[in-house]
Amino acid sequence: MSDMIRVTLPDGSAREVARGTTPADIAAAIGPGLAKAALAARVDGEVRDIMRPLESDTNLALITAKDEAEALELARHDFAHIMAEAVQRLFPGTQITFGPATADGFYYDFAPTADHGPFRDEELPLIEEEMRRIIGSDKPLRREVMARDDLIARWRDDGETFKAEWAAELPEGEELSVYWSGDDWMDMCRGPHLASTGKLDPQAFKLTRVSGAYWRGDQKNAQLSRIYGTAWLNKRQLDAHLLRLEEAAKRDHRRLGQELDLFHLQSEAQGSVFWHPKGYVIYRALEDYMRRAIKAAGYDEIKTPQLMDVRQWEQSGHWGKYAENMFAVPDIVPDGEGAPTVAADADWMAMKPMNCPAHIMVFRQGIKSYRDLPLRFYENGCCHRNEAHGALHGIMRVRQFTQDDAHIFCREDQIVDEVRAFCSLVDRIYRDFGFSYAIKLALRPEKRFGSDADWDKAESELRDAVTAAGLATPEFGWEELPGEGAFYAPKLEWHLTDAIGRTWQVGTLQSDRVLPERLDASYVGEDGARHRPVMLHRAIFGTYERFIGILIEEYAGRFPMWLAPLQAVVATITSDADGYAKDVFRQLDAAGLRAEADLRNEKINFKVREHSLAKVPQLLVVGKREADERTVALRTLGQEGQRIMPLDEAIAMLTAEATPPDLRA
RNA sequence: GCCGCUUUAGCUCAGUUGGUAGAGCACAUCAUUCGUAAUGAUGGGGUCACAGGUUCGAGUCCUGUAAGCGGCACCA
Repeated sequence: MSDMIRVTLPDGSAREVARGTTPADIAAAIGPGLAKAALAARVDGEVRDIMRPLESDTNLALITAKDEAEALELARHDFAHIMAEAVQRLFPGTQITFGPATADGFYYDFAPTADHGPFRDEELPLIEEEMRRIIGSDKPLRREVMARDDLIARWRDDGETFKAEWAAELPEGEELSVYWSGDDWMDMCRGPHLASTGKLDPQAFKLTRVSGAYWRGDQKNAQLSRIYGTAWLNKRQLDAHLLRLEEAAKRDHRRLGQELDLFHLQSEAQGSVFWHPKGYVIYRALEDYMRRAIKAAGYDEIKTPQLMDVRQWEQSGHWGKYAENMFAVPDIVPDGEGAPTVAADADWMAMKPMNCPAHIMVFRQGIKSYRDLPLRFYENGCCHRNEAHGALHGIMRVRQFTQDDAHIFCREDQIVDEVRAFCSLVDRIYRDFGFSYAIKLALRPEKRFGSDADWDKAESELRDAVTAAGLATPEFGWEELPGEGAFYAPKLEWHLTDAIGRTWQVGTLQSDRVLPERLDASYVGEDGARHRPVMLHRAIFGTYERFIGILIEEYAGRFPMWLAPLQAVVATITSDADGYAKDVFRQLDAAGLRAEADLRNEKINFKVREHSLAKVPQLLVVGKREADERTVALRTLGQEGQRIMPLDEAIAMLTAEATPPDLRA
């Protein structure tokens, strides 16, 4: 074995160096600038420590701050380690567990001592200060390989039970890497890391919040104390990030919902939306839009009961799995005065948490022939789910909601066509709203109904249909999620993103052979025998509540004309123009536009400001001049200045602009 | 449900070591008729989330409850 190895650099040049040379040595040989700038190395495609010796011929690329994605990932991971070290210094006895980099920073999960309990917000500045000390001391971060059993023993000695448990589950005989911070602190870690703590900018991070988190993500396990931080390469990036968060907060749907008087929530009906007139205009515009869409796609609209006997939910399997999250009411008649008492043998009804069983009941009426399929039932289905308190979130996650829900009953040979047609319908609709989306496939969960053979079929049908539609690509965030399907079917999920980057599932399609079986749906086939239809559950908005929440954030409250609660205001400059303003209003109203006339004795500056803040898309200002010439001064939200135009022309233009996207020529 | 934080006027928020509550906006009244992002004056408005406790005295300190917020878990 030669003592020399060949290292090929990205420009194609190669150099012979001694085995055991580090990427840092090579950077230094190239030049002092690079030696200083190099943070890590890409060795045959894998990101590694810059101090880790090269053992064989390789392709080598040096990573600097210019390789932002890689550099950020490294820095954030380092910050997580440094926080863990700081916490253990400040709070001896605290156990460490896991601490990965995240999309904008890092977190680390700790098991605090019983005396101390979970970390509190007020302790964060203390921890930050300690972290800055560690960064300031510029300690080397050194990789060491240990035998698994030695490491387990060491964790046990140190009282690190969580780390010991984790290491014990790794394959026996495996070599595990640990990273030392100087000589006094270490954590088990795959790496890579920067060469020393001083490579980090002490002003480029901020600890943001604490949270509970379950060990290994399981509610049955111990609850750990998680500390989140945001971290960047320098202070400028950090400040920019904090500013982005502030801007995002301004478009939060809860804030805009109140500012624009769209809806409210109150504790007497937690998780249920009170739609105000303006919010309900948006809601109805969406209903109208969706009705046009499903009619064109061959659906029939139905309406089914809010309450059904609990036995029906037992039959479908929902009661067994979701009883805790269902609202049930005793089916009793109060006798006389006072509060009714519920007898032990009372019958119970339950508010529907979903519409599918009821749709099967509609399907079951009469005898269906294979010629009737596919049969597509749509419902604006109002459902109730008693969600956990901590799950509620504005109007995005609520206890009462209305789904744009439909069930397609079809034959086996019709599934793929139906799925593909649905994919293209979803695509068209999200585009109408200006959304890009991610699409995922949630596969069979551990607890499920139905045979494995059926699950195999259902999963591959969905996968194949999406692949055939060209959507199973990184561009569409395509990903398969093992274990996340519904108990009766795998799910295609369409996800949209809110103002601060959280993603929400909206659209869904589930290919279900279980419920038709459990609730005994059948059709008569060509052969004269009874067959089970396959049932495709699907929604596009998901729920009206969530979709409107996302729309508010997407548009930052500046709705396109066709959705804007109030589309135009006619504002007078002086009372001389009142008569003309009323006439303009009447014509807008007659043209089907949602308009108001503002004849108040206020300065035009005041009116412009007020209606602009209310995000009214079009302001038609009229004074003496406009009244004489039958024109309007049209001021459009978000644009500078105004355009004087004849009234007829303005009305034609606004009417065109207020046309929903699906009705445009 | 779990962890942390928060709760004062319709909204946004001040309120010092415990001494009997304040601002801006909004609202009402009056004056102002004005050309594209705030006209002025006056006025009304609070069981300081709720329930206990400590204290001569609690918005302020303690305990409990509820709701909201950020996460975790859950999301048919």
